[in-house]
Amino acid sequence: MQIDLDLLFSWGAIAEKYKKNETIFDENGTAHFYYQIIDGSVRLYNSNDDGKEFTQDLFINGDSFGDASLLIDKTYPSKAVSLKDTTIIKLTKEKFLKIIEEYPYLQKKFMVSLAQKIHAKSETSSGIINQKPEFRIVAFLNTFKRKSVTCSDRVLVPYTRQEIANFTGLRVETVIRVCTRMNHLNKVEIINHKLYY
Amino acid sequence: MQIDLDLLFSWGAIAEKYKKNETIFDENGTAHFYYQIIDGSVRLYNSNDDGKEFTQDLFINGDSFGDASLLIDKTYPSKAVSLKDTTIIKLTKEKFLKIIEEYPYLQKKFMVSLAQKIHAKSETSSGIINQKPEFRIVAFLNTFKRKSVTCSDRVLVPYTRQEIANFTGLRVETVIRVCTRMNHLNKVEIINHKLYY
DNA sequence: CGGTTCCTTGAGGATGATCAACGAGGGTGG
DNA sequence: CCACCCTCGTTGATCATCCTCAAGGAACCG
Repeated sequence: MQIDLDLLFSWGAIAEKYKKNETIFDENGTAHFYYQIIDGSVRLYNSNDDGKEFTQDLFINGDSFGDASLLIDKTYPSKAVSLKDTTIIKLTKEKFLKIIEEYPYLQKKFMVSLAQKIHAKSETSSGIINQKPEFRIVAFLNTFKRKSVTCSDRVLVPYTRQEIANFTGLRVETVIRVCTRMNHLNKVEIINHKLYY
Repeated sequence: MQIDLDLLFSWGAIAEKYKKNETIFDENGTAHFYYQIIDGSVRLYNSNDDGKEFTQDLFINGDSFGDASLLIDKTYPSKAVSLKDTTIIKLTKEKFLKIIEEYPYLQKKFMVSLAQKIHAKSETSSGIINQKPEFRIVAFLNTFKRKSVTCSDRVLVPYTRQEIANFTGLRVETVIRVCTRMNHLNKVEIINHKLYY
């Protein structure tokens, strides 16, 4: 989902700056705003008692996040934190609901973006269940690749091993071991500790 | 999502009967129809090479399924199979899209149902990642309980151990062992091999 | 009954998690 | 330029747990 900035501003939206690692909303918090990233990136994730984390989704410039929660009477299923210094435009729930009411083409766009998210999440679940760490990692690399520009040749994976671990629900050491194994099998390339896929 | 049957029929929808375990659509198939269950139940799931299965969702009377795929240019992320003899009403994709265009209240209802699905799937993912088998099983029992009527006392769980295993991505034996353990801890009850929660 | 499906148990093995330690790179301030 | 620190990557040893395989028992249904 992406709404034109001028439109958002004209409806009274305000931009807000977040430092790196700042919380935008918490798990189980109530949804009050529509959030759209102007610049930066945001991570939605859960963490459990052992400090293990699971990244639900990553968002970059132009993406909105947490918008599904605006439609239902449930609290946020996960936490949102900025990955780096980030500027986000916020619009109140009420105005957002009015906006999509007012502009059918936006409502349609919104619907499609929800449908896409369902699709993505279905694939994630089916990937996770597949158990094999390598499979999970490949699944992650593939989803992120779509967000990347390059098509030919290999792309630098802009995530630390820890981040990949958080995304796949694995442990750092496991990620490392699987990656080096995949390197030997030429499924990825590791040059100077940097991962290429 | 649920659309009035008369309305569906007036738009040329047709009811179709499926025997138990019949496939309604396949993973990676193209979405051509809106499906709504008149009577029976349907399971959406993935299976991997080892024959291991993961149930994405279960649907009963009045539920629609696979509708998110009608909005996007992607194939079905999972397979749909009837759990028992089931009657389903089908409407072509084109007519479905027209219907929700025509009736704003339906479009809104559809949007909300998509948002709910996202929420549910987010919770599933965060649950799965939690690793602990017991946690996964409890998560499953909770989601299914919502679909059940009883509130007071314990409810008979209408699923076989195998079905629970498929839903949680665990193995039958693991499910059995965890359940007996939970029985001792009084978290569930097993009477005559039947599971109550 | 006889067959089918589901439940149950045990033993053994595979694998990811955990713990502990170290190495490498990059940035900062003296 | 060097010393220091901090984050990230890497490795090995050990542990816990779920999976696998195999076998048998219980419930249900014609």
